Amino acid sequence: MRIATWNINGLRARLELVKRWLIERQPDVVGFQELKTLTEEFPHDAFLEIGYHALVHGEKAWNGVAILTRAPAELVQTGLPGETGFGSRLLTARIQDLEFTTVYCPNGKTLDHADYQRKLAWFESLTTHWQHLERSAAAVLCGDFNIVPTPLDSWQGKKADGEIFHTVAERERFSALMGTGLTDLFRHHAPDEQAYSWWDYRGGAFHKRQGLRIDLILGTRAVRDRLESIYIDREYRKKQGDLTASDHAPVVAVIK
DNA sequence: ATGGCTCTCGCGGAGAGA
Repeated sequence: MRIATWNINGLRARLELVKRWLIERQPDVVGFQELKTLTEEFPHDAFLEIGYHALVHGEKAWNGVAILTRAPAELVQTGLPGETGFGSRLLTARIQDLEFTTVYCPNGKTLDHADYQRKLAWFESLTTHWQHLERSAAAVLCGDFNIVPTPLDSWQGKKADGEIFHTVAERERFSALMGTGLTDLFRHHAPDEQAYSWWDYRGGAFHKRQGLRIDLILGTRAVRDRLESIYIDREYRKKQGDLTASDHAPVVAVIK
């Protein structure tokens, strides 16, 4: 079973590239973030034509998450309880024995912005919510976390410590979430590999290998024990003809 | 380095992203 996460930075701007990726990579379950599309304007037909059903939690212009699956999935949760006023950022589906959640975590903007404190609170709500779920089950929590877990996950290494995405407070919230019994599947599979999932559009950051690893697939023990491989799909960070790329690459995990 | 690209809204320029 192939599962994936991808912040696509606008579904309308990315539709043709996303379809190409689905056809080429053939994932079984995918979480998308940053749809920037209303739920009722989601192009279900375009995905059904290539064999994917979608559950959608959209919003006008901003945020928005979706889960695509080969077979129709059961909707479990729409929105993070207690935080629904902070954008459409969480969606959970059940696919056979797998509980699959995708999140678009808040950015926070700057350390002195009100959204930074809201970001920290949002993560606390996420951890509380996650604790209420049945943990012995196979569950995945994937998406754009907007936190760089460790210096190894930043092109600047320790030099970025203290900056937004790299603060002690953010990493404490992330550690608390992981403490509910989750494993960062990429880091589990490649403990020492410096790899990124996001690169700034500007200044040739992608080609200069100046990125951050903020797009993660987290799994419970049951999922971790079934992990076969996981990779960051850098090919789809590249422009393809006249199709522009997202500033994030997809992350794909293969589960036995 | 002080947002150097890209997206959206909506029709001009601004806000947001990370």
